Amino acid sequence: MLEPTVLQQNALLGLLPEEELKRLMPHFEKATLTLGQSLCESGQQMDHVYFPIDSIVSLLCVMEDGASTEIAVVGHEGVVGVSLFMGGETTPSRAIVQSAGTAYRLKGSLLKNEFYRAGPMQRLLLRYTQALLTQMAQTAVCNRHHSVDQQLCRWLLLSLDRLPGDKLVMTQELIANMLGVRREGVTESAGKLQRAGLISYNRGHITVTDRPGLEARVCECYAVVKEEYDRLLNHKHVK
Amino acid sequence: MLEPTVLQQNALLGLLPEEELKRLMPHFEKATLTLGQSLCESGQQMDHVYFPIDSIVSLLCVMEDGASTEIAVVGHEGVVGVSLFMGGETTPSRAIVQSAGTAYRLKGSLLKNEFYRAGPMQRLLLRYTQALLTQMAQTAVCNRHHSVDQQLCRWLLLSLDRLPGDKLVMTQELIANMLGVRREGVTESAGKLQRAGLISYNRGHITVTDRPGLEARVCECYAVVKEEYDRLLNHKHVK
DNA sequence: ACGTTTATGTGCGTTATAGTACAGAGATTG
DNA sequence: CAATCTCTGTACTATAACGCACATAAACGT
Repeated sequence: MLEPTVLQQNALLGLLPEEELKRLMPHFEKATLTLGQSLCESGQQMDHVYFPIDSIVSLLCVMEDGASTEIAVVGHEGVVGVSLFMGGETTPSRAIVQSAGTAYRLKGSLLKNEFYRAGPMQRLLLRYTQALLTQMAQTAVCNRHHSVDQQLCRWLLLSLDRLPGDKLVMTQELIANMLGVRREGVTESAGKLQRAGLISYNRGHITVTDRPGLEARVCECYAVVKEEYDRLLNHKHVK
Repeated sequence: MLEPTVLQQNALLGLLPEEELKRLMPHFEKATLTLGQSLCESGQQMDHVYFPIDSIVSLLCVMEDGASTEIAVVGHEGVVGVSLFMGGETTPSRAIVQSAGTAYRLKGSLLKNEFYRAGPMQRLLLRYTQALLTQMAQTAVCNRHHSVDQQLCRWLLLSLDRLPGDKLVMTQELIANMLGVRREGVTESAGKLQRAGLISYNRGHITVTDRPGLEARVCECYAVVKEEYDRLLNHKHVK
């Protein structure tokens, strides 16, 4: 039996009062997420919601011709499966594991019951959903107005914020899928960053060596999203 | 004193049981929205939520350099001000009246109380918010992968769906602001549509003369959004 | 150790859109 | 009616990203 406090490894759950965690504890189970695993296909109903610990999940919008774009990224600060409690049951987007790791998961039906108690969990999930809205909106603008270079910086920083350490396991091909650009474009941009000494790249392994340098290059979109998450998801509001 | 049924001019309110409408009726007031009017500046708290009747409101994401992109459009099928009940109070996006008309509005504090009754209104607003999420996600992909031509078609159809008749009052300059592209780009694309006999353009007045033709040219993004709205916002789910 | 697969680097020509400049047509105002 | 302003059309260059082809190199399987 797990201690309720382990759930706090997910920062969102960490914002819940301990008595709530204690009550929910028996219903959580730990899940191992592998790279590329799909937690939700377009239009399919999820049977669990996932609270990542050390994994990252990308929400992708996939089109008929197979082209895709990441619309949001979820790590230990969030939860995958908002459509379950929002009432729609399904979404047209896909949820793909972008960085392998673990997550706590909860049966969808249980989460819905919990949500409709209209207590701290509901308030928390709604706030999180609003943060997600902001991330999507900013992604839309960024896609429109910013260069691949800038978007790559944003993507690296957003991913880094959701992981321990300064390493990512991710090929340029996959990054290109996330950003919805050509693989060659990512190669070029990553090359620039590498030559500038900001990252070091090695066949699917990226190490960020100069984070302040990345932050100096990134477009404002990164800060907008980060600040909105900070504003919406802090103890003051939830407890 | 207004009859409760007039509220049903807004399709979202029209999904509420009549007894709910009757109860809320006294708190609604009619507001006139003028072209270009701002209902919400970035980061500012709204004091009302707006349920448009025959007006359209654009949600814009504005960047530091003034460049902007529409992330969603709200008409008689929706409501402006989701951040109020989501718990964030503010959003980083702006809400601008894109087509003049009227709306029913409700004080934010009242809506919040109503929301926390956890009744039909809450379920309805949450479903609507999920539809909004879909619209934003699809906008992000569309910005990434589709041409100005296609996006203009999408924009025209989305606007048309939210208005009575087949006319829009809108300059190319404003459309360009919404799409986040150059005015000249819109001129070119609109010229193509005009030469193809799909629309007729006249100094800020657009008439759609061949809607099926537009639908044949538009990218899939339009249908995805429309179908998700239809799926999420119908009587079956709410009552 | 070898061939195969996977990941990255690079060099084209092509295209869509940005940026800029300006002309003309319709509306508006004095 | 004249002057002005707003909206639309068009032309040109510049550039970012695409699509494609292919080279190189590291990892992997047998």
